Amino acid sequence: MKRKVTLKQIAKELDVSISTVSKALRNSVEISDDTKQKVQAFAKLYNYKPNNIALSLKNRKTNTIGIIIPEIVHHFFSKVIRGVELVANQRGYNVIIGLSNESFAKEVINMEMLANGSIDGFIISLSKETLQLQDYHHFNETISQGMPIVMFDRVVSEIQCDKVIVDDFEGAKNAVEKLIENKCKNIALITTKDYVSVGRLRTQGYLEALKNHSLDLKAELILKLDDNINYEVNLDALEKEIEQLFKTNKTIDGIFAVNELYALTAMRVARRLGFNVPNDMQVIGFTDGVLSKHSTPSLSTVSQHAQLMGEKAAGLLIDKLENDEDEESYQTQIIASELIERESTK
Amino acid sequence: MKRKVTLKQIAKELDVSISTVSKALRNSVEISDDTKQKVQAFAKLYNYKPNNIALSLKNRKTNTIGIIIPEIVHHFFSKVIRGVELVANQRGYNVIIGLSNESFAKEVINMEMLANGSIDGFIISLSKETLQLQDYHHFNETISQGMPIVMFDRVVSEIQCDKVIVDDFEGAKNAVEKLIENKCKNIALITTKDYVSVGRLRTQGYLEALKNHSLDLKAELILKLDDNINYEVNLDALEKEIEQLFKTNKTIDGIFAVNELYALTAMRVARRLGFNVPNDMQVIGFTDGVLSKHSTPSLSTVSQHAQLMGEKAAGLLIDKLENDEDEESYQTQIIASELIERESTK
DNA sequence: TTTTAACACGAAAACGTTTTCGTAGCGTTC
DNA sequence: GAACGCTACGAAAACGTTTTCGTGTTAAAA
Repeated sequence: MKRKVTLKQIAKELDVSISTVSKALRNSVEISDDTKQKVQAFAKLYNYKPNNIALSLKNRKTNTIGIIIPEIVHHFFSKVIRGVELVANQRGYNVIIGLSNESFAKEVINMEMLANGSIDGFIISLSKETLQLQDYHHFNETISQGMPIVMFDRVVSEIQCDKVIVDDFEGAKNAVEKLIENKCKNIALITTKDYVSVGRLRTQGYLEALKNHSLDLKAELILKLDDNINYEVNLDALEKEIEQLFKTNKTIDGIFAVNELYALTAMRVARRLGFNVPNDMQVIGFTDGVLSKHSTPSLSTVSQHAQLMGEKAAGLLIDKLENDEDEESYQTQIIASELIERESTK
Repeated sequence: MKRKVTLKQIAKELDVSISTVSKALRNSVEISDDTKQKVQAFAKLYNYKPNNIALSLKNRKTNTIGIIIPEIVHHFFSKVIRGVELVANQRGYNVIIGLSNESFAKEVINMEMLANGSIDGFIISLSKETLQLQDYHHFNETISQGMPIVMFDRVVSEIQCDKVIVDDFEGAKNAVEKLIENKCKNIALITTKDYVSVGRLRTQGYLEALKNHSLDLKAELILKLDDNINYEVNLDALEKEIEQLFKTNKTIDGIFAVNELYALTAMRVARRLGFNVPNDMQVIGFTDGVLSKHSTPSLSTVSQHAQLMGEKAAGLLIDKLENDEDEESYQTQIIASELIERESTK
């Protein structure tokens, strides 16, 4: 087992100074061709590679970015990571991940762990708990120490930083307008309670579409679910809620749901109750997930372009890191969503 | 913008030496209570946290582990990451990710990038291309430099290191035996060509089950697909292949597929051709994916316990990192798979 | 022959820690 | 009053780099 070779060892072996070795390897004009060749040959032979940690310490720059997300087993977030990794790698950065698991405490701990020199900047999507508590001190502290943050998807207007978001409002509006065009008269909304920003914006989009087409808002057609319940493991409960909605509102002929699980479950329940999708009832979800494509019938959705969000976020962060002139200007990039029509709409 | 405070700054401010500050913060007996209190109060006030990079350099230990996987937008791999992150965090480690994107070159580059001091050890699942080329020099080099590797799922016997695998052979055998118990007489196998180890093992499990029950092996019931084609974006091609299989073998009444996409597609094609699942045809897949649970009918699968694999892999790696006595003993942990029966089997 | 300039290299500082070792100052002991 | 032993602290090295600056040697210029 041969440990990695260092400049010091090369210097000793060749009987020159460390400085000479360092310069020779970087092809400095200060060093004679003879010495350069000797050193470079030796370095190659022993497969010398500079130690990243030492470089980081010297340069006060780690070339690593940290990404903090609530959950990784999730199509949206894993696609974002892929985008971040793609751009980061292209530009010579590594990516270190932290999972908040939707917990405020874990988010804070993760950030503190990474903020002490391990990384140059953060890419973050806030945990649900953070959004509920509205406690953002950890972001302010990080930023005030000169470490840039880029937020994506679940962002918050109270913090001044670069942001990348999808046009939740427009996306939802377009989806609902599509349903209206398709002759739906009674469009239900399945959404979350208000504290998560994306749920709120999508709900607003729904309302706006109704208003634009002079349709009455019927409160009984809006089902607000508690996002703290993990319906993924508790599917029955979700089905019951939706079944209830259908049974008390027999005229529903269209559904807009703010995520994949709600939309898919709604479709399944509807079919079980004897509705034909899309003839009796049309359904649109909001997601980048993989279930929509493979369900029967396949589900029309508003696509969020998750990977693109990751790419943009990484680009913004690295731009900021590499522009010395730290102008205090922050931008919010909006990624256009896209309505993907599949079999669940006409 | 106040940069992070260092020992040197505290020392200067309080007019003591750096050593004194360091010792005071670590509650050394060498330092008087007076001084300790003074230093600790000051450090708290300015929120002093030791710089991780400096610590890493000094201790020659980064407390970071690298995970290299072929793809992150994939339920199996993202669940593994979750497991790795869980254990790593519990034991005080960070996780840095590298995506090989199924490319040999990217796998090598990623490893070289991280091996130069950034991490203490690797957790890896090999790219398809690496498996095909059978070029493992980068693993040997890494290991010979004293950096431990743990391989999971896609492993290779040529490399001496800790490994975590699922019992592909047993899992497949059990699945096929389940079909046999359920009175299937003509069980088709949908698998990949041989170079990916997991596909080969699952195929062997299929064969073994047939043999155990004295069923004839019919070569025409085995469909070997080229795993290099991305059927996810080229679903039609996949459907055609499977349709062909069904049409030339009208007696098929059971299907075992080595991954989720194949199983799901087979089920969809079968239904389109008029088969009733599970009455006319029963289907079992091999996956931890999310599609199986939500498909109609829901798909019976062999679960791989991906998160557990990640946890075990991280545990093995950290154990090795923290046992100074580097005994050259490697273990291979086998995670038991589990047959999850859903609607696609009787 | 002396001065100057170019060349080739080395010493040392710096990044931020921890830790070993040395020592100044003081009180105790005989 | 000398020898000794504590107590409380500081200097310095080390981790592996890069870079600035200083300097000895040689060849060219005066």
